[in-house]
Amino acid sequence: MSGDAERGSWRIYEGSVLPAPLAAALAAFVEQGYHGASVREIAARAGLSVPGLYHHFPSKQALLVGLMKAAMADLLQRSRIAEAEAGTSPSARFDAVVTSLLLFHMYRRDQAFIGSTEIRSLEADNRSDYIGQRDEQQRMLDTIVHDGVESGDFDTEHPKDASRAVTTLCVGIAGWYRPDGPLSAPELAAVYSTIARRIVGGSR
Amino acid sequence: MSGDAERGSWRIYEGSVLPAPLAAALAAFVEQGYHGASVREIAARAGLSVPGLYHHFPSKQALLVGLMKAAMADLLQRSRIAEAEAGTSPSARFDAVVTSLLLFHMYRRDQAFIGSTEIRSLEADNRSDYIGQRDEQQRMLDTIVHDGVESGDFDTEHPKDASRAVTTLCVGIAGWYRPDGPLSAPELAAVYSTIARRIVGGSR
Amino acid sequence: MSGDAERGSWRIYEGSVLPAPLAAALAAFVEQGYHGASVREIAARAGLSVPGLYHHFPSKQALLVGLMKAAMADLLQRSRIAEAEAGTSPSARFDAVVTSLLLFHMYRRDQAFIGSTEIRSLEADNRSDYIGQRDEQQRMLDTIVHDGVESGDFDTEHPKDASRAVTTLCVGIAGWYRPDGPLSAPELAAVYSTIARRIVGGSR
Amino acid sequence: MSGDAERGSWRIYEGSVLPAPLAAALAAFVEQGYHGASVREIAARAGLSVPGLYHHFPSKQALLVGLMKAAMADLLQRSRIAEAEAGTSPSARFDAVVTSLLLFHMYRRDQAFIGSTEIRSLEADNRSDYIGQRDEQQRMLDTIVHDGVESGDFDTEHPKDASRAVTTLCVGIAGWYRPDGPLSAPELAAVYSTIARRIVGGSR
DNA sequence: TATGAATGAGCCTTCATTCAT
DNA sequence: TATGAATGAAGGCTCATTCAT
Repeated sequence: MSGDAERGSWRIYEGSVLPAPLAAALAAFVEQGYHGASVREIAARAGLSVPGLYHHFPSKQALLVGLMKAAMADLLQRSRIAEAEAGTSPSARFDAVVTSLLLFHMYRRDQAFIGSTEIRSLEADNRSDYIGQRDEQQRMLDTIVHDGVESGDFDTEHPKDASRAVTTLCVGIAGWYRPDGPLSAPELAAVYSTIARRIVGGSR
Repeated sequence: MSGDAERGSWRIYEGSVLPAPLAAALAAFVEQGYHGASVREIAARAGLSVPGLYHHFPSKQALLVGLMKAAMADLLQRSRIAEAEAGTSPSARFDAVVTSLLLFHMYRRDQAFIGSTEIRSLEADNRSDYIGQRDEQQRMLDTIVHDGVESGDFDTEHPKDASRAVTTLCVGIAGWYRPDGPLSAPELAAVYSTIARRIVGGSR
Repeated sequence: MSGDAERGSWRIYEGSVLPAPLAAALAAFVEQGYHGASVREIAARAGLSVPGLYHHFPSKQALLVGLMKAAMADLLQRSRIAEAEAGTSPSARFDAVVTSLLLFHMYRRDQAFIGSTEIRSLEADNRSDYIGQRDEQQRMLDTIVHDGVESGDFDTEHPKDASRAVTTLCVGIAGWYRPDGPLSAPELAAVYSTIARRIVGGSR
Repeated sequence: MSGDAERGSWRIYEGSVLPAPLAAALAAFVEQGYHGASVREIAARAGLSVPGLYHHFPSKQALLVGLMKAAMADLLQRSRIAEAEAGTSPSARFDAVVTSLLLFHMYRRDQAFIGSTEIRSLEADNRSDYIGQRDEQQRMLDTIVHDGVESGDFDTEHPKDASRAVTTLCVGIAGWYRPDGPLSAPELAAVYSTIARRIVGGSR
């Protein structure tokens, strides 16, 4: 995903390769929430002893931070690439970023779910860092919608609200999407992409 | 809110009058999540000793159930009344139910937030009860969208997805709405109502 | 059971007529032990509210004391009458007192069981009172055995141990006797009476 | 105590070497009963913190089970060896098993006391396991008495009751025996052995 | 690195008891 | 008497974390 990566690389999601402790923490947090999951259980899921887990991560909070920051960084990077590749048209940029959001929330469903659900479990400093990144992602979409309204590509009287609604929709997918559902991720992304366009009043 | 209540009663939200223990639990759960909140803290917030709290509610889980079931029952009842009052046109029924959802998720923001966030913290039996009610609410909207597509009032190729998207949007509001924001609840409801109409392809 | 009661009155056991709170405490203590039984449960069994129970008995300990002292007093009184009615022969006195012990531990099985089981749960003062009475009962039998050995009616080289063994045997019955067993209480008393005689080396 | 152990090994009791948590639990249970003893107190007696105690035993109940099962297994094994070494004569087998019972209830007084006192504190499954073993021990004696009556070595009309009485006597010793009493354990065992023989009508 | 052992703090819950009504 | 409401103390147990080995 570096500068000279192939076009469309932001669409490619390989099987997530989290280190065992993070993968274990992720599964536990999804099932029981940050406070509901115990370090013992995470260690057991990771096939480690408790001190073994602490060898890799200094605290339970560090596991959460490791999970959330990496996910948000991944999402931001993919969205930036997607927008850059889309050129200058607001419609194309919108579709690209929305599709990126949608794919991420399906292919990285668990990380995305934790990313939107456990913000309150971050300690103050980690939280403000994280929220900064999240807001940056939101501003990306806000700007595109604003540009689209100015250019006449979009038609909405409440661009900020519309933009937030689109984000809400994309993020919400992580709450219910299942890979074994009736539609594949790209198919579902297409459906929701259309819905998103309607929200901002873009043709079709 | 009985049968002969005045028209529009479903729009009226008076200050929530939860008993002290529930109000305390609600605040604690919103801030820290079910597992992150301690019974001691809830009792303190309620101005009770811990056994005093247990005199009114037999367990921490009972507080969560009390909160979630009451909220869902309130929402369902309001939505049913709203739809009934709206007559037979799918558009009118859609607007009514969507507005009901929106108002509820703003005026009862905290209950609504817990209702969508802490489902996994319900014990198995309570959870299946709750999910049953939630699905009923979803089916209500599904039916309206289906009717609207049949009647030609709505235009969407994916009515189920559109319907779910609308719900996601309404529910999501509880995650960020603040009563002291730039728009009042009814104003914001109007904005989001328009967005919802667009999602299902209803005019305007 | 007063002085001019009929002969053999010590053999007569009518249905125990404990006041409700004591009956409830007895049942609870038998099933779960003093510390394992809760005042709430005792009150519920007695058909009283908790403060209602406290109106009749000032504490949980008072229930235990009420149960144990009354039982021991009953046993002592019956044993004294039995011995007095038996005349002067050590054999007759022995049979009478042993039979009294046996009948009591069958007809008042639960009280007797608690009386031998929950001594450690008595607070210090109550305990020493109680142990005094219990020792008095033991001395009664010790004296009879001693007399019987002196008179040649009994034949044992260890009268104290034999006497204690007899008591152990009688008391132990409360641990397993069931009214619906194969032998009635008087029948079982006869069998054990014979065993007791053998222990002290009395003929038959 | 293996197959080629020396004759009479079942008579040898070295200082009990319970692990600290079990020793602590034993002392606490003897003094206050299972429900009267707190985990905090047991941990303190064992020189451990509470979680330290839980590192070795997963629950208070596990401590009780550990204590009771080990004691009963020890008793059964010793009794079996004693009987086997005694040969075929009912009298010799009776004396051996009774002596084994007596020595165990003196040398392992506390375990034996808890074993007969806290059965009701065992949870259902553990209880039925335990009672099975206890009944096996009782059947051992029942069989010997039955054999002795058949062979003419014993003379009792109620062999089952006599057998139970003997057990009651032996078990009861744990309730009052003190190592610093007037008689040593083997001496007291001899006295009670004679008493037991009388109960079944064996000569001497 | 991995482990067995340990711990201070805290968890949810229940205890015996009291008191205003 | 009976009750609803309350409470300080303690119950059994688990938490995240540490450390010697």
